[in-house]
Amino acid sequence: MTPKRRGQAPRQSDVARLAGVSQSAVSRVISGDVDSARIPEETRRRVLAAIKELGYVPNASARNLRNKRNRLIGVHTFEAVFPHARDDFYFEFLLGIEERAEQTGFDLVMFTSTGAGDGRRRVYRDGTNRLNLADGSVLLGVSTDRAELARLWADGYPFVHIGRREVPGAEIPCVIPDYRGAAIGIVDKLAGHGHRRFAYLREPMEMEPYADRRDGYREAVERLGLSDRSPGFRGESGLTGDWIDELVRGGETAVVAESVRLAEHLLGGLRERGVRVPEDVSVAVLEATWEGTSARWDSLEIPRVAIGRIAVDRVIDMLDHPDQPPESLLVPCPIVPGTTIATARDERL
Amino acid sequence: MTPKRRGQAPRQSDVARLAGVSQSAVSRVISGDVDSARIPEETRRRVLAAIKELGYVPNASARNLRNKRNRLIGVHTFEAVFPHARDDFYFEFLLGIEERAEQTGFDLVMFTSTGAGDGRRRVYRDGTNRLNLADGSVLLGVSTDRAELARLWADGYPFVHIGRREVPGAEIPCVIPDYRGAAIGIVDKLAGHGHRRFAYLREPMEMEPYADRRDGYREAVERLGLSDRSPGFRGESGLTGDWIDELVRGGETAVVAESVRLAEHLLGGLRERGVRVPEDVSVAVLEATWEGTSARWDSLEIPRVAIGRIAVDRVIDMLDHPDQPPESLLVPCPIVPGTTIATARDERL
DNA sequence: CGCCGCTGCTCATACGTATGAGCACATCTG
DNA sequence: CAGATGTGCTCATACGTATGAGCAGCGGCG
Repeated sequence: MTPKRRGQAPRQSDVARLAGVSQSAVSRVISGDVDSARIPEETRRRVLAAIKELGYVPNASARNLRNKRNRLIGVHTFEAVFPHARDDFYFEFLLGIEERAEQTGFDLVMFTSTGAGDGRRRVYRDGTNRLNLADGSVLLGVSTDRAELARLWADGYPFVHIGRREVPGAEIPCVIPDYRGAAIGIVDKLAGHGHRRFAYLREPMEMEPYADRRDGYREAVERLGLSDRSPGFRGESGLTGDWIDELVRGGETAVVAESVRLAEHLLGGLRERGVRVPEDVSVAVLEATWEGTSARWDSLEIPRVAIGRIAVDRVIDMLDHPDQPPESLLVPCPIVPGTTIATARDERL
Repeated sequence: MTPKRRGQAPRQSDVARLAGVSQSAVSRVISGDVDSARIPEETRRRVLAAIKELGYVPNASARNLRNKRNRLIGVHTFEAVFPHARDDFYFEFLLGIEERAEQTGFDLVMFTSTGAGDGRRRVYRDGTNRLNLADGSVLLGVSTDRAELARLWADGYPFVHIGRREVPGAEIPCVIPDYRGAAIGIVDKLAGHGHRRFAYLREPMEMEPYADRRDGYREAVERLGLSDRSPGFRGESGLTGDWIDELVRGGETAVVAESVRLAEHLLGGLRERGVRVPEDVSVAVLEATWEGTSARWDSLEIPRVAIGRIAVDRVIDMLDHPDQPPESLLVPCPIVPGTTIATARDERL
């Protein structure tokens, strides 16, 4: 029996005693700190033997206390993960996050603790930022708490949020699907099919991601010198019978819809009026589609797995370069072909 | 601007300076250590105000270094989780684990780091037990590495494994579906339907969970004084045409199959011979079934969510009582009714 | 008055690690 | 042979927290 302390994990000093060197020599051997270490092979071997004999294992907390590094990346979701892990929403992000964490040798801390018993999760629990256990964190969730984001940012904690979140007075670093770029791409595609007369169908809600889409749409339409008379785009929102009537009367041949919901609704309205998609009017959707919709929409795809990976890279990057101001990152959204875009009617005349 | 250290998180000593007390007083206020604290309300308020002003947040590593507690439970899977998280296997366990962790105020560390690039995950990476960052861990996975389990056990690290794993010379604490009890329950149920002549259909593989089922079956059959002439049970394994012929010839009315695979195979063989299930022969399966099988099997259910929860409780229990020898825990498997058990033929004569 | 016991703190230390500074000795250089 | 350079270590300290020991002041009691 080696003289280990009862029930205690061995420390470097135990190893040191056994190997007949000092604790710091052990530390140097372990760090493999070749340049400044100046430890001869023989000593190194003795130390390694002692480590093996005692079954020494470094203490992560002590290391972290010293280094301020843990090789730990936090994942904070504002709702419980696993109940929803099956939904694509969380699942694919997590897939990418896990994958990249594994590749880069980071472990993942899933922060599950909640302040209240209300199911809403909070970063700060009785004043403690639980996240600070991890070197940096990826946050995601539908019901993000902006006040917490702001505080986190003010504290200088390294994190990224998946999806754009804006908080006045803070510059939240996000990883964001490039809805603006995708909107441009979709307008380009429609223009490539000869369309010149566009309408834009907007959700009645004001949210950051929609603003991006609208910017992209507007930019592409202007750059290409297209006509856009869409009533919705001029301010009134939502989809009414009037909107559709005006569309048909106005002779627009291409509609860009913000969501599948709107597109489906539009499709119904057009059919009732005897207008065919895509023969008479092409429709594209600025949202990721799914199985079981009533048409195979020309639409965009949210590269969730890639976003997860990128988020991890982004956090690691922030750790490596703490001084650089945190910037948000756009991830291109592939445009997926469907069957709702065709060559423009007037082109075919 | 408060005099905080540039870019550094505030510590207790910063709070102390601002509040005009010592660091230890701050610590005592924070711990809310009522009995021995002896901090008057006025001082307490000053300290809390200073905490708020500086945005002080405790340092988890330092705490852990001091306390040897982290309120962190590790989850180690021997394969990547998310690629498979959709399969019921992992998913439901994790659901239970997350749920219980949240309830008990523990966070979860998902250990994702891998030693080699081979996708096999290891607990010990270049000598370091990464798990020791967490207070205790739940391990699970198909391809458990028994050598690592043994080492973990020898190191005295608190953990449980989901599913029985046996390692010579070690007493691995597991949370185990009670296959033995379920087998007994299923035999009881069949006996309750008047069956007296049983056969047992075994998988050709030798694994701990099968041994449990076989024990239970044998025990129930003996206790109830039933007849068991099943060829497979006497040693030969697998399912052959001969086996089925012998079954039919022998006049057994109840078959207990170890897996859905076997049961389905048997069903086919019986149909070919004009034997009806359940009218002529009742069949029960000692495995959890799923959608889309060719019959609604009378079978058992693995209470995965509950097992996840219990595993967390078990780990917490080990933390609270470090001296008690770690014991494995059986979790009852509910028996789910199907349409493959009927009253025994000879009973109906 | 002398002492006890209580209150409201502070002091000092330990937890395990990493690392800059420095020391003793050896070897090489001029 | 003095001095420079290099080697193989050790010493001391800092990281942030928790906690047992202890100290000063005060009220009360005999």
